Amino acid sequence: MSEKTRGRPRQYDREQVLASVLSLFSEKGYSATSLDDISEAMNMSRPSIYNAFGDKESIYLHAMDSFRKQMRRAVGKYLDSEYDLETALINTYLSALKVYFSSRPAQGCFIFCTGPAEVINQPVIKEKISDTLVEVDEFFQVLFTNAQELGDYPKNMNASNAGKLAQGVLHTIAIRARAGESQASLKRFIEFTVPVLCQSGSDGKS
Amino acid sequence: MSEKTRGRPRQYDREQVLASVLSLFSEKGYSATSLDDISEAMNMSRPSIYNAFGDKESIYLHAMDSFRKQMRRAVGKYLDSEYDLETALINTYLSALKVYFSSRPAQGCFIFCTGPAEVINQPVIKEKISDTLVEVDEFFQVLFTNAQELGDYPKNMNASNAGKLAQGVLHTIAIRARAGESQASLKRFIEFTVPVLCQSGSDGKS
DNA sequence: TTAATTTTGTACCAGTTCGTATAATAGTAG
DNA sequence: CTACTATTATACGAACTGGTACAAAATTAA
Repeated sequence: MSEKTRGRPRQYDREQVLASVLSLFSEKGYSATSLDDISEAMNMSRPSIYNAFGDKESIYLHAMDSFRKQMRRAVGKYLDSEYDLETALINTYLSALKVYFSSRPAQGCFIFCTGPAEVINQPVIKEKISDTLVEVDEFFQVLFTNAQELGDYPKNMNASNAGKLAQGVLHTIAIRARAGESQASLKRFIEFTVPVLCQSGSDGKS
Repeated sequence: MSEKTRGRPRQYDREQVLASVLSLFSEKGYSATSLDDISEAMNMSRPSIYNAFGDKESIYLHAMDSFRKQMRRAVGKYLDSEYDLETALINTYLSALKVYFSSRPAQGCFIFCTGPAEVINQPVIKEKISDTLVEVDEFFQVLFTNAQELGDYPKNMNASNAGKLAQGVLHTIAIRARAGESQASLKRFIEFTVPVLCQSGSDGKS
């Protein structure tokens, strides 16, 4: 790794400062976060930040990418066909919940809780959010099409829309977590919801 | 109406300027909107605004109330029992969609697209959002319990969680509209989703 | 008219905003 | 050592921020 490059060596770790700024943006949102805040959180001077990540919008976009990576690491494995549909969905939601509640107070999904506010006047952020929606839709769609092939989900159902609904559950959980709803309550909600999504009969215990 | 009051008469119409500032906040979000923006949109001087609505946070809260009123007017009628569950749900979602797409570009739900970003550092906004979640949950819950009494929805299902899922559909539609997804696409999504929510068999045409 | 009351318009404040010009620093290459 | 390169630190500036003091304006009450 440690390739020798010319010039003064960096004093910051890229992943680490990205995690810091992600946490900061997640708390305050894009517009309410100042470069002074960012500078302090990253422990980097303003020019260094600009040199490394560009302007404020660009820093935010990097934070979005960082968050997406984090989520992929958390739920990517449920694409493996060793999990049946219900298990994959439940595990995905519970993993997301863990991220959404990973700081106090719970901050929900960084992207879908802080991003949409900026969308109208920041086309690049809009693009990135739209891109994220597509990726997550496809993630869930794969779960449903796989299940269809295994006979675990009706073949006459539209897997694309099923995937969108499944992501919708993620959105509402994210918002509710950030608004103060308890993790226990959201777990009960997930247990109710997954069978509905799977069309696996009206069990409806909870 | 026109009660004679002492002092210089107002030059603004309360509902009208609230509509203006709602539109403004909906576009830019809370933090990115300045008092100068607000002053221009309302066509009122800063001191007049402060006198009428209080500080910036308070103006935002008034805008939230205004939006909630608008939504109640749009969908309140579907609580009447003359509508069956599926019809009530579909109509509710389509009415919401109309609001979400009422300006170009579509801005989705003012509250759930611009509010969550501010929640962590603005307890009053958090409270108001939480309050809105409860109200909308209860709206949908009533639809499901009414349907249960009429035999249109399985009695062993938890109407409270069903209502939460139904609101979740609203959240994802709001975000997607703001991110640029087309109204037609979201209508197809709604047509797919409502039967799933209603547990009314895997029809699954679309 | 005169006093009282309410809204409006001007002007201002101290603090903050994002971004950058400039120079110092710390390393490699020859 | 000297040149070269990349990062860091200091400091600044012009624009904007939310909020308010003050006085002028427009009405009612007496």
